[in-house]
Amino acid sequence: MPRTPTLEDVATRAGVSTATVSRCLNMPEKVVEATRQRVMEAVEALGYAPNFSARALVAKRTLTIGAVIPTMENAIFAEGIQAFQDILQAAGYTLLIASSGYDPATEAEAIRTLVARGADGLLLIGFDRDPALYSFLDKQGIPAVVAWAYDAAGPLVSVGFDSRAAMHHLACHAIGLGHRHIGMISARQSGNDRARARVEGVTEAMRDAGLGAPVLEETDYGIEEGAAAFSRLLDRDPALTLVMCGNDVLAAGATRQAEQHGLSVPRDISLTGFDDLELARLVTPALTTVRVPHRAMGEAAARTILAALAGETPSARLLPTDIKLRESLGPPRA
Amino acid sequence: MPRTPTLEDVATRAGVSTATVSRCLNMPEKVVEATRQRVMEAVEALGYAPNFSARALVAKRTLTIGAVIPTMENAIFAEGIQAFQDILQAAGYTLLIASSGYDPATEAEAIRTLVARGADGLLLIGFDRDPALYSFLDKQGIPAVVAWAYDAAGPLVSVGFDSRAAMHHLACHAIGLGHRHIGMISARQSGNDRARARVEGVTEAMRDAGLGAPVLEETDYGIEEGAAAFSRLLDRDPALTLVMCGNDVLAAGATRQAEQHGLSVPRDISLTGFDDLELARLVTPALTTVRVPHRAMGEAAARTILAALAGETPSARLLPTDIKLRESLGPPRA
DNA sequence: GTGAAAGCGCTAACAG
DNA sequence: CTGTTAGCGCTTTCAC
Repeated sequence: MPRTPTLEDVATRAGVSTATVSRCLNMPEKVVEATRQRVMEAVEALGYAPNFSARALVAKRTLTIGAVIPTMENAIFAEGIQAFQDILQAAGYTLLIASSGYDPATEAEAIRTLVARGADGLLLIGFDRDPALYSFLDKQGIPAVVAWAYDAAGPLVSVGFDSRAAMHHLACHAIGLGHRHIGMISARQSGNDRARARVEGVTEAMRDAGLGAPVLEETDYGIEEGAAAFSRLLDRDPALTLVMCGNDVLAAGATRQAEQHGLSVPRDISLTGFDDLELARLVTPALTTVRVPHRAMGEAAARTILAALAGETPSARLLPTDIKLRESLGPPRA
Repeated sequence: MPRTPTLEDVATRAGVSTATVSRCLNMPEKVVEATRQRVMEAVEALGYAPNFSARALVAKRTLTIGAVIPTMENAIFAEGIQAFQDILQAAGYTLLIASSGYDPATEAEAIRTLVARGADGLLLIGFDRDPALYSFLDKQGIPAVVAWAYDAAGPLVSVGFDSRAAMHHLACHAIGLGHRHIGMISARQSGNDRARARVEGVTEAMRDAGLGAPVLEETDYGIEEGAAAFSRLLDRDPALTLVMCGNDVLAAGATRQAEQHGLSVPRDISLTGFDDLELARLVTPALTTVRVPHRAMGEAAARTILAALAGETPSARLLPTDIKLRESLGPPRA
């Protein structure tokens, strides 16, 4: 098996020094045409590709940004991350993605892996994690930004939105419509500040209106999971006239399940989501939900991290959300 | 700004040599308890993380697998890739994902980047790419596997399914139902062998039945795109009784658009998809589609690449697809 | 059981 | 314009 070619192999074949080859590759204008030609031919012939590790070792930077997201199995993060990548790529950076499956230990390991791999910066989702990780990042001097959550006083700069306020707003609107028996399907709250904030938003709105807390079901992420949670909720309290879901995927599952139960949405029961994924307009009836500017968030997060890399001290950014009223929310049944 | 700590810093602080620290980290059993304790304390205190580049440089392997997928903005690849990652992770490998946006040049660059970063192996989607890339991979001696497509005689081992046969089968079924005026919405065929194979499957089935080629619209990936293509198709031929889509996302868009046109599916027009994403069961009416065993494919691809890394010579694997008959396909209108 | 020293492949002064 | 040389941080013989 032929060893993968090195700079030296190319140099030998082209009859020049390794420095010259290196120059051809990195600052082609500093080497004369004829030499460059010869070098490039050798590069081509040998199928040479520079060894990234060696380069990173000396250059002290990798032009790599790492991102640890809870899951890639759904659209919640996809759009924002894609936007994030687009900006980074234009700036010459490569994005490395790891997924944690919503597991703190896996996330911690992913962060350490990314750092060890020389990521120049990091994108994390939300603030909920072991403080030790923050001091680790601090010690490493690696700029990291949090997205999908906002906290001007958090341990890291953030670019996100206010889940609590948005959900509070939506819940108030529903209460204004006359809903009194409200249930909620939330993603697991442990280690997930967005999920918690959304439950809080609903709870506060209900308290403000003199109602008790919402009937709550927590579940893992997924359509099936949302459907199952919807059934459990109805078992616990058949009087529910509205089920608010922590995200559109859970709401899509709930929508499907309502149909299974022979319930018409919103006539028999109302449903709401969060995120405004394309999914929200695909299900029937279309979901009333909270629109999150995923694309803008991804871009802002990228610019923030690029700014930090450039030595600036970017500040947190709060992005606006707004409520998309569609068919799945109506007044309660008589 | 405090330099990020190195092995040497740890060694100094623990009062041992760098070799000992290295051993503590990699073969802890070869160093006496007391020393290890001291070293680990220093590691902890300094927040030391090994420099991956330096390690990779000497170890000649990175325990990293790269994957280049066309897009992460949708579910088509998400599930399979997640399964792929699960297996790799269990085997101690890290997955690096790059997306090409269905652009050959971007894909080529991503492949080179991944190789340069020292990926031990590569996962690629489909076979359609510049042959130069295959010889590049060959020269580099990097094991690569193709997924989402199958060709026992292809330039790389593959783990996939037969898009052409599956679509042929589905089209035959539809023709059996009485459909004669068939349209098709395909993803762009250029550089996409799956898309091409699906169009071929339909075309052959129609030819076998003595019908002409399907009325074809090509489009980019996306719900909106599928919706727009559906409208164009109807403009071109209002007699269409069936529109077969190259994937579920396009079909979901078509479904929504049919509704906009005041068409009832499948009474006025039938629709089919491909992939059997969760989406297929969420839209109304539920999509008749081709089920692809994404999870099994991801796992098989991971095992294949692991086998290649272990020096074996794995062979191509063809996975079965099957047709999911749901509500979106019915007999043609009278 | 632990230390000294030789590189891994590359870049970046510094000479020539 | 091109070559020489000194490391980057780590692992790994080979001695002690």
